[in-house]
Amino acid sequence: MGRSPCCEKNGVKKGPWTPEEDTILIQYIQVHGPCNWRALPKNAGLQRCGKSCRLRWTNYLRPDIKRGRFSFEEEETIIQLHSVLGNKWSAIAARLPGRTDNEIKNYWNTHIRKRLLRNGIDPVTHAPRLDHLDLSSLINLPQINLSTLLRLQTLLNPEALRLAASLQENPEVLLAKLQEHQLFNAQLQNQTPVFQTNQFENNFDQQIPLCNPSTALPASTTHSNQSHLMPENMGQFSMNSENLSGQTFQDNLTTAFESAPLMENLCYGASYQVQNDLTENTSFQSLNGGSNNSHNFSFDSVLSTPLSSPTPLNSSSTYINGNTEDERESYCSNLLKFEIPESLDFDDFM
DNA sequence: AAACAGTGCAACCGCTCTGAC
DNA sequence: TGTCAGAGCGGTTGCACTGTT
Repeated sequence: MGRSPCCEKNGVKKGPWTPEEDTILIQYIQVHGPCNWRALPKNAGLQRCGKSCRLRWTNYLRPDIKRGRFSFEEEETIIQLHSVLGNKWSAIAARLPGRTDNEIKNYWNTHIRKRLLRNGIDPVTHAPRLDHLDLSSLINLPQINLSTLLRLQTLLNPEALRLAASLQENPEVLLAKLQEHQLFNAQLQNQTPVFQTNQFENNFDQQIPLCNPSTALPASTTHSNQSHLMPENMGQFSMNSENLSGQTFQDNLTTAFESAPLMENLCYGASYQVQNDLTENTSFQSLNGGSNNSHNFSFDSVLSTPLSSPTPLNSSSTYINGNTEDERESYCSNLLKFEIPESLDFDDFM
């Protein structure tokens, strides 16, 4: 037969623990230690099952339990650990002294998860959710043709992916840029030869190893220890002839956007230099021709700037460890929002 | 002021996994 | 190898509290 239940159901009290029960449990454990939970209720004179006693002790009565709301540092730690460990609440709790797995799980489900969702971050993958940036509809727009899309593929650079993800907040900017760029493209086509497929492929394969996170970034691109956050499925992007099919590209692009790990981790001082030399040695030369136009922008400032109140590009975000939910919400909302600095030239990415 | 809805959290349930015996 | 206890997990429930109408 199956295993016996952890306790007899009859005569076992359920529901909130009374102070008297807590006292009995604490006193018993102080004498005998937290062991043999099944026998504990009987020996201690509690009308509870062993599992209930264990949970009550581990989640509430343990002397090293830290009560009270989570600090910002704890919240930050939870988010970061969750991005690595997933729902391993006990593993997360092991790195947060005084916090229990149940407490962290509850806090995640009632606060952090909702906050991430509100800010367009998938709480499971920690990637931005671009649901409301419907790329398929964008791609189907009559003013965007395949030529434009092929140029868009330069966005498959991980840095550019992040940039593109940020456009979820401001898709009309992308559209305007695409339209603007298409006009330029029409002029350009009269001056530059059309790429052969293999030439196109070789140039990408050899000079823009965009798809492999470990090689995607040129030496001139600083990437403050965030490369491990790249999604594995970015590796799906290889510039072969199949990708020249609009539909395939559309699928890949959508996948890339959905999987781009624009994690909140990027907010913590990750400073990015996206330089034109990423593309200047390729067949897709920077359209403005500037090879030294290094755009230094900090995601710290970019991500922390509310859309409603643009701030200077390099304004640093300061966080005041607010005690109120509003303050924390305010910070985290800003933390998870993205803004394209006005000075950021899209042409460098297209 | 009362009714109602929303929220947060402690606690529980059912299940799986692991290690000891 | 099978059984058992402990631990861990995801999901859920119940209740108190708070905000809104």
